[in-house]
Amino acid sequence: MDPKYGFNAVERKIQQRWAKQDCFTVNDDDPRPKYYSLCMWPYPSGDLHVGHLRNYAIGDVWARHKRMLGFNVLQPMGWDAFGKDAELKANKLGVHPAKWVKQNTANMRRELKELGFMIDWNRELNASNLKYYRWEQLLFVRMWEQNLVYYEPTKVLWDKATKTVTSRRDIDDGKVAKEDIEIKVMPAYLMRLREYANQLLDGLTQVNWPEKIIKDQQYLIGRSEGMTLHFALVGNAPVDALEVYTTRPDTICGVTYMAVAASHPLAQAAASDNPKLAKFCTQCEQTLPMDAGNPHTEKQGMPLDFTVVNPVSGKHVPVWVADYVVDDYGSGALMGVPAHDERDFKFATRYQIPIIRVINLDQQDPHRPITQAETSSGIAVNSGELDGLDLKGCVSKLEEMLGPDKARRDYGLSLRDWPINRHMYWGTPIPIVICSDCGRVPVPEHQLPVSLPNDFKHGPQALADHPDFAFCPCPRCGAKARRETDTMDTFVNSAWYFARFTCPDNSTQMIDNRAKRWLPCDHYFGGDEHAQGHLVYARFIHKVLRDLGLYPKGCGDEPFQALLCQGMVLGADGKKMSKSQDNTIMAKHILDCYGADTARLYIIGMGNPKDAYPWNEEHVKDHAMFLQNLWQLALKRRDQIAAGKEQKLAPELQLNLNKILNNIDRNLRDQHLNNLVFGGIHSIRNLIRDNADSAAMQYQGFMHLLKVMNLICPHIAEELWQQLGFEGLVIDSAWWPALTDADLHSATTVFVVQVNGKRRDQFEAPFDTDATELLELAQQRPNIARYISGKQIAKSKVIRQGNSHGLIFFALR
RNA sequence: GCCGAGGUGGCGGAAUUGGUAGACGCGGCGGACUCAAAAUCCGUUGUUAGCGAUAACGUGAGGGUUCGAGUCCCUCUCUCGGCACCA
Repeated sequence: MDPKYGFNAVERKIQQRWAKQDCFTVNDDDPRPKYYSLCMWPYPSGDLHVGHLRNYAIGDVWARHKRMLGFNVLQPMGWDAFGKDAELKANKLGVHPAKWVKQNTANMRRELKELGFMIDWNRELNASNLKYYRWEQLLFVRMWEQNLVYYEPTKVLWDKATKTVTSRRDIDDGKVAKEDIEIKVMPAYLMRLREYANQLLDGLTQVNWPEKIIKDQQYLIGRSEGMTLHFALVGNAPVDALEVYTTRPDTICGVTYMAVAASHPLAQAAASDNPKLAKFCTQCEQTLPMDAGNPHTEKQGMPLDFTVVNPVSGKHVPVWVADYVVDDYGSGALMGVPAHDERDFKFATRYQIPIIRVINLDQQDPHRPITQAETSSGIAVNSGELDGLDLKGCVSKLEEMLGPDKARRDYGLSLRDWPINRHMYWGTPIPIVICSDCGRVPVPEHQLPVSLPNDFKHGPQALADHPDFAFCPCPRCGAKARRETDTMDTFVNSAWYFARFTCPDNSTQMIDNRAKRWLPCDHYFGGDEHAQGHLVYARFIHKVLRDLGLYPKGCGDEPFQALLCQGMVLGADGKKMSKSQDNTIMAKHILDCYGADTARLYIIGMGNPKDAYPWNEEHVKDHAMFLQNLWQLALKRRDQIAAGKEQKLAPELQLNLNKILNNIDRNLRDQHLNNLVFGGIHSIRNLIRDNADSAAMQYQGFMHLLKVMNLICPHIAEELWQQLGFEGLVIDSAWWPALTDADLHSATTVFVVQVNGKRRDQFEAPFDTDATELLELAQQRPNIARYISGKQIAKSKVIRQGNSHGLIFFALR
């Protein structure tokens, strides 16, 4: 054993051993119970940064622990290699994106291996590989046939500078300049997320996720309960009735105007012979989502020449076009109830529209003046037949009065269907052929895949201008036709990769029977910045795969049983790492300077996985030092360890060890992984260090210590395991059995004595000493007698906690 | 505005979910070893008073429930993260 610990030599040696013994390969038919532990696959940006390090270190602790508990653990890895960022970067460097991806994945794979993660590299996937994306095309075709994808003009944010569709996120992040954005209506391929909205909502009750993420998902889906109501139009309107959705049908008699979105047929009809109105409508439609969306901004509108009749009160109210009406929510129209809605109140105040209270709160005077929108629920007043009813009562009454044609229960969704096409080269080609006679024809399955041509040209016209790719015969009529030259969003790639990991090598089937063995994923790890969009898409596609029969039966309704969203690693300055701030830290830096084990020990010990922490290089050094010292300690105690194998640990040492082990188990259960380092590893080390005279302690201590260390810093753990004479590999050793009450039971119990809730004394006694005797003993103690003497005891009690703690309290009158 | 997380020593952070607040680590102070330094080891370290046993105070602020509150309830405040005209 080398007297000095050299992480380089140790880590290389151990990695070679793992490779030689094929430690990370996972067999589908292994008899042990399965455990599928998945970390989000990275975008191959070039180098792993410390955020990746954190994600995979956390996942690896979990996976290794499950393995030691006797599970057959699948932990795969792949590359989210398609997408705009890769295309832009490759274009800038003047190389083919495939080449760029290849270099980067090679580099990142090497770094991941150097970090010693327990990844089955036989299952590696790459989204930009034909072997992967061909199946995505099959999925698309099947979805098209089932009308789960459709083609329709949709509003997009168009970046004039790069001539691509962009996202709100990119604008918010500053990647795209706001001045370059315009709102364009472009045809899009949309996946029917809304069709699955209720399932996506229901599924959330089945998963073990952080409450926040569940709330976010619910909010994103945004289902509200309400009614759709018909208001008859009077005069020369192009249609008979205006349909609106409302969650407050009880306020129907408070309607003093109606408002429609600028793109609503009524507004468009009115604008056709009114240039001023037309201008206003265009202006509304060009408002960027981040400029709208603020409830505090002034609402703007223009009156139309239409009037509707309130179906309950019979009153006539005007129809306006207003900029705060969202065109793709409900019917793109709303009933304006200024008394009971904040936005309507603002609008009505601005345009001097009447405000009528129809809901009374707290039995106050219904005629008092209205100074602000009263949005709480209450009882209808001033509402004719609805008077005296609450919301629920109003719903029933309206159904009864107006009948299903004019009033029906309905719900609203804020979830939009998912536009999946991008005007880019670097993505999965959409398998559609556009024929002037047949329309959009899906590529027949036997003609799949549609390969991305090898010659790369950047930009939205890349494929459209490609002579070989862009044209082909129509699969239906054989006439000369054009291919769809948009490619798919990378979110599609990452919406099913977890399923393909179960059968990455199948060249004849998208997903085979092995999926049944592995799915659903037992635990999913990733950054919470991906928490909302990606999770909805992946959950949706999972359900689609199930419904289309592309899954074997029994893969579950939800793809991810448990979820951990880890916080960010911030720069040393406490700010979000970014290139512009020049505060990014690459995994390579820490790997080169301190080694994988130190890197992992630091990143796990950093703090609660859920929270964000700034980088602190000093702390990294502390951990490096810890491993150095531990190595020395092992060296010193090696002979004792051998001797201690057959010896029994003294009871109190055993108890101390058991307490730490129990703590470790609890922290693993609660995902407080940072406590494994200080409360776990350090504590066992201290026990070993401070009990040099106990050979049994040396043996037991190191054995357990190395098992915990295997989760976090596996190389040094593996090396010491062997050097200290333990059998086999630590990675294949078994975790300790769960500790029982008996294991944590001490011979003597410390009883703390409290008087009026303040700790005044403590003494030791056998755990099961009779309660009256304990009370007596406590009262006799001078320190307690001092407080109690001469006073009356109102209450006293003995509480035994756990197995080694007791509490005696006296409450004085 | 809405949703969520949080505020504990000089610092990172513990606290078995209502029961000895500050585990463990870093840093500080004192000591041993050393010509000296580094490393290592031992002791000490919330604040105040006291040689001391001990006492008072102490988990963002204020109130409440309780024999007992970092933990539960109410009010306020500050920080961070996410979402935002969804009728």
